[in-house]
Amino acid sequence: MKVTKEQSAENRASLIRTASRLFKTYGIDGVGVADISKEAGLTHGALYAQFSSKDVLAAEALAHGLQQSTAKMRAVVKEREATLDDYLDSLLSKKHRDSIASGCPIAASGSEVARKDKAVSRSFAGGVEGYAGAFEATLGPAATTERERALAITAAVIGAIVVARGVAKADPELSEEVITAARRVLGELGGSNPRIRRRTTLTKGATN
Amino acid sequence: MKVTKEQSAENRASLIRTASRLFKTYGIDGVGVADISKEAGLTHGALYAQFSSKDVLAAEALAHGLQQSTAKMRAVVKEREATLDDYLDSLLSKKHRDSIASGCPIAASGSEVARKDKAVSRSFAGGVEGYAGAFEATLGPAATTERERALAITAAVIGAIVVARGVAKADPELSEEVITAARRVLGELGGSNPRIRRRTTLTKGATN
DNA sequence: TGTACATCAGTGAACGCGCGTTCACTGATGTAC
DNA sequence: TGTACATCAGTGAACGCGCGTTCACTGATGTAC
Repeated sequence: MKVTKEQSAENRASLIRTASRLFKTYGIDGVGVADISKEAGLTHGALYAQFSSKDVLAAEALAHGLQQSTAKMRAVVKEREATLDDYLDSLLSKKHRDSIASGCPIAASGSEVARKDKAVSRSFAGGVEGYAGAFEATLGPAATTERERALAITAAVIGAIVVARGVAKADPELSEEVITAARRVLGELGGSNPRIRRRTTLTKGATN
Repeated sequence: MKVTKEQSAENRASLIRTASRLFKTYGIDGVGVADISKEAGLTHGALYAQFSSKDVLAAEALAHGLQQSTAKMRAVVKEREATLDDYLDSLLSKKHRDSIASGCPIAASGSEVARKDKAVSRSFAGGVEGYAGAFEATLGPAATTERERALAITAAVIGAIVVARGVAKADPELSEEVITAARRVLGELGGSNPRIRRRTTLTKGATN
């Protein structure tokens, strides 16, 4: 049952996509290789023909999810440059909190990833740098450096989503409060950047 | 083999303490009831005599760990009132990053907890309120309310530890950078509180 | 205080189950001539 | 272009293993009299 190179590559991509979605939804330890293969329309044997172990697939799935997430961030606006507010609006939202399957994989599996191997950690670090780089480009001068604020914002956004999801079942009000609070406080960290200032002061209530 | 009420209560407490430590270290899904019972010096049957399921034990272990963590926070200083800097120094440190077994359970298992039941979520929410309350008491007036900053700081601290642990294997420098950056940026969120200002300006370099 | 006995915390064998991984096999692909 | 055949992606049965949970049993505790 050999398939064409193209089909094989597509199967591989399908396994990664499916794994990314399921790992985020149920946790890496919460999904079996059988579930992943089945939902990708293959058998687990095919999965092992493509990946040497579940952990190797996990590292690839994490990298894929992060790539997807940072791409989504950069695509928030076309034409004009993105602002910190653009990024925060999309990341710190009830929508992001509730779409775990398509959302940020660090927020979905962050504390699990800390226990996986170096390959997984490498994917993770790449994602963190991706986020921080995107944030940094939107920041202006302030008491702390742009790099410092970018890293702090990255950590804070992830923490806010983790916390908002964790408390959601027991205390939905607190969950929303965490998102809103993080949104407002982090929005203040822009610094004296014309792009930020324009959006939060000049265009407030403007038609365009 | 019935034991005294006191012994039974002690066994229960031992199971909770052991579970809290092991769950934080290996993840909730990463530890079996056999491991927990064995390390507490009992059999898994005894565990089921005390808790109706592993998830019920998980909720109790989480609550225990959070209680321990917030107690530790409030005990950072005796006599004088704690400042934001006191809390941040102890929470945003390499020591906390590397002591997962005795550290904050939200940072250790945050993203796993989001998939557990309402009892677990309730423990989680209690812990978040505990942290936020402690932070709030140290804050002064600023552009955002004390409550908002307290919640944002809570989320940011957790996110920073999760991220620092996640990238540690692949990129130790980035890991430290995240902690330091979060420490500096969050330190700026104190507001016009005399306790904060005194510590960061007046006593800088002073002997006492 | 002393005796009889119900209680129930803890034991350990056993349960079915799903896990990650291996492997002999299949048969279409794609290459060598 | 046509034929022969090596390759190898994918199949599916089988592996040992550890999981969470159940349950008949034990025997010291602690209560009723």
